[in-house]
Amino acid sequence: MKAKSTLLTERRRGTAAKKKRSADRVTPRLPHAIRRAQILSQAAEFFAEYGLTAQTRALAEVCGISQRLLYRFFPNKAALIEEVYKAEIAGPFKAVWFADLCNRGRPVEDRLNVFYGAYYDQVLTQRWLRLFLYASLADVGMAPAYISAIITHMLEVIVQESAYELGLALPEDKALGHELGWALHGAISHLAIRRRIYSNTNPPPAAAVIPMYVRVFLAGLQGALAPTPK
Amino acid sequence: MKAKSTLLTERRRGTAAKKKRSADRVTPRLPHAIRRAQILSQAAEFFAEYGLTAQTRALAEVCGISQRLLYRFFPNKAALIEEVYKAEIAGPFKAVWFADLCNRGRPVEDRLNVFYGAYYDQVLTQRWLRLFLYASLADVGMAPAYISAIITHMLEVIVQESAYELGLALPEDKALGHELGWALHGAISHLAIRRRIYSNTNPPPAAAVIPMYVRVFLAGLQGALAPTPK
DNA sequence: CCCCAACGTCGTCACTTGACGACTTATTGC
DNA sequence: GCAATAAGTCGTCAAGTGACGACGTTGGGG
Repeated sequence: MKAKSTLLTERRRGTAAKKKRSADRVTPRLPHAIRRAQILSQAAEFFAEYGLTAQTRALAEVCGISQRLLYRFFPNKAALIEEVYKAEIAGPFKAVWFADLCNRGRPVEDRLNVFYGAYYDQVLTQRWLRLFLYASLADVGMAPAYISAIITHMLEVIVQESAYELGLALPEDKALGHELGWALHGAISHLAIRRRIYSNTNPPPAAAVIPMYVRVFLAGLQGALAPTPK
Repeated sequence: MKAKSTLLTERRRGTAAKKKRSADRVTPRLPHAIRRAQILSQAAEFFAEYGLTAQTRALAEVCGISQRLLYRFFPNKAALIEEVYKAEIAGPFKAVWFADLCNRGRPVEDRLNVFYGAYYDQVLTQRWLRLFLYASLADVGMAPAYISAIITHMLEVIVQESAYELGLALPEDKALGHELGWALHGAISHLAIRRRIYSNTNPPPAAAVIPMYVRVFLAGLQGALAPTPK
């Protein structure tokens, strides 16, 4: 993440680059779908870095195309951002699979370690976090229902599996059960935010911290919940 | 948090308001310091809501003054934001006092409940969170050292007090001890983010969730750390 | 071979936006 | 009262900005 110096003015850095195009590097012609995909990919990176208010001209520049071309693919900036959001925020969640979380052949601690190791690496990336935070702050009401449904389900599985293995009774109130799951999920999400949004100098590696959180969480459940009545 | 509809274009809503000024409500004249304070206060609310890229004209409008007047108090927008940051982000931390955290006359669970109850209500406000996130995303490198020093100290106290009361040995690695504290601190911070940034429909009240997290944390320490050698 | 449809750019419009010189108006000390 | 001083506004400049009509360019099918 480069220092954005002014950033409030958000000056484009094109001034120096001039337009040496047409001389040294003509834009290669690509079929519609390819170019569109390329734009979406770069747009994700771009908006994650500079925020959703960053300019289309600067985006076009990093894509190596004219600004006008963006409007051949998306009717306006908002639609472009919407597509980016769908692909980059909602998308990664499809990859998350819970199958292994329910595999009672392995200790729940292992399952959680593996799951959150992957979740931290594959979902809570810097790009994902930045886009998600920018979108949340702008309260673009984009598909929160979809994501929150998945997470809720995830938390339910995690809490149930943990309670099952430890022989513990979950709270009556289902919502309170979710909040219990959030104790771990929130700690790990916040770990990702600390590491990837706030700049943290030389911290212990996440691979060491996550298992610690899992241990504390499981031991915490054991100490804080009553055993299964039987 | 009102829906910001377009937001990407961030159109000012002044269009309808017209300039009925000078007829119905002349700006009262205020001494320099007063007006300055008033601007800072409104600016905090304003930038927290619309982000650091929001326009000075719109800010002036909510302040009920001309845009030009802003420049009598601050040389430029960046300086204004800097002042807001100092007052609203760094400021609240001065109020946080650790005295009670070290009061061994009371159980550490009580101390943590009280402390984090107050922290959640007084520091992790919506305004604070939004400003902090906007500033972090923009990686305005503003005074992170100051805040992170305070938090580090806070975590140290919390972990030490907890370990002391429970008769537990902390990890050799000091940084790992901090991460342990972050398990609770992060869970609560993330709770605040969920409640106040992401919109969460009808969740259990924080006053019920925080003590639960504290319980899980303390029980977790007990289960995850070795007892004091001696 | 050639032509036309898809790919891509130029230039521009209307509006925004940070910044500020020049000006007007209210207090206040004498 | 009355000037000096501070509070406040008007209007404008220059650089952005989203959007788009009109125009160039290229490659593959008839």
